[in-house]
Amino acid sequence: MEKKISSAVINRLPRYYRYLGDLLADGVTKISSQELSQRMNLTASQIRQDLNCFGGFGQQGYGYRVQSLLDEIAAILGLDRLHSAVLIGCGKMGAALVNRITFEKRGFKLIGIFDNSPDVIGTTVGDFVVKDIAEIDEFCAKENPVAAFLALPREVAPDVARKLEKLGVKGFWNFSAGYINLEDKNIPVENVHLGDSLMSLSCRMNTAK
Amino acid sequence: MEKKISSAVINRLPRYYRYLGDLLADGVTKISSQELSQRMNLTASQIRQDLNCFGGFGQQGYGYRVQSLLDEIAAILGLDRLHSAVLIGCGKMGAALVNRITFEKRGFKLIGIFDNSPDVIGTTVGDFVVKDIAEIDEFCAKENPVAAFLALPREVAPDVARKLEKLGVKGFWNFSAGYINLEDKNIPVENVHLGDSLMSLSCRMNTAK
DNA sequence: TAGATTGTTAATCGATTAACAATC
DNA sequence: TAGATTGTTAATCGATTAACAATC
Repeated sequence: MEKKISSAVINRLPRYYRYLGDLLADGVTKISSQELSQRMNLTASQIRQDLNCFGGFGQQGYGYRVQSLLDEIAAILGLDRLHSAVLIGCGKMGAALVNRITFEKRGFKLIGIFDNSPDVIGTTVGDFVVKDIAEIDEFCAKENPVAAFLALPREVAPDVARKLEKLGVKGFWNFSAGYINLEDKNIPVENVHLGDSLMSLSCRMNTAK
Repeated sequence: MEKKISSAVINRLPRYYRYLGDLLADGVTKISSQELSQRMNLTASQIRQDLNCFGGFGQQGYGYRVQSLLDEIAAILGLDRLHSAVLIGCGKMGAALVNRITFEKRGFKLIGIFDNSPDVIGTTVGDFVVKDIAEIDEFCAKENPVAAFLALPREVAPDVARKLEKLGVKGFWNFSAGYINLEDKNIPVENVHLGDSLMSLSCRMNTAK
């Protein structure tokens, strides 16, 4: 079963998860790949291919049970456990993330917030008092966070990431424009390049007919 | 020249732009696809293919002039003009965007901020006083924004987007988890699904060896 | 001119779609 | 059983990589 799952598939899983959750909330208990494909604007074939990367979740002649498919996808996404995480950098963007994202519903548990600015250290953000980044070594040694969310200036992000890697962090959510380059190439880095995204939009607006 | 440019290419352009900007800042005036490919972790072939979607910007036997290539890409990205834009929804996330993104460097000029909450309307965010969303029709009739940034709750985003489409908006940057479904399928919508991105990270962390 | 490197065509690879046998 | 719909194999499509002739 060791065939690698492509990024294309992994990036579609959260969308399946969202649609299935909505269906369940609407009281739908059963769905065929055909019906789901129409709602999601995909082909039925693609849905079946995607799901079969992980196992046969459907029932021939019937379709898929929404609840059990939702549970399966949640497990694949790792939402059935919580990855402990620290937020590094708590400017406007970091604080907005803490306020807007329900980490627990996405597979993570925030356990600490760090910054280097005296203006921010000691302030309360969400349920946390922002700690001094100087305390990060000690904190990691004790709490062992497995993930880090980086909302830092571009210049410092790569170095901070390297440092956290050495401290045992196994996954990064990166909001800085910088390119994170770790020792271990297997550690996942999920980039959210807002500036790039905005430029892509600009490009599409120019070329749209 | 009417062959369509693929999304894969468009999404790489901002990255080229960033790297070339860095090179220029470092005083590098000339670069070959080979050198650039090593820095960017791509193949030289892909770089040449990508650039040749838009024209022959290089010089055989020499390479690419960094400044002129940068200018060409800026033009393709539409950074040589400014798309007027409104921000709809100015909670923590909206305010963070205004503070963090230099829109002018990404091809946009923010011309107004709107919200529906009495707590926010009238407050100052960046250089703007947040307006009541009730004024949006009048505002659009007068100012004709071509783009909208949506930092709204999921439930209302699709309806707001439809309304803005009718008011003449030609591009959307969407931060809500909702799926924006417009009348005109040619209007670009750039989604920033933070929750999805986080779940993808969770998934990769579980499957990483 | 000789060397280098592009622009572009051809080959490969991977992802999506179509088809259909298996089976509920 | 007959009908429906999956799981899976085969066909197609598109994107990436390799190769090389054009040319600076």
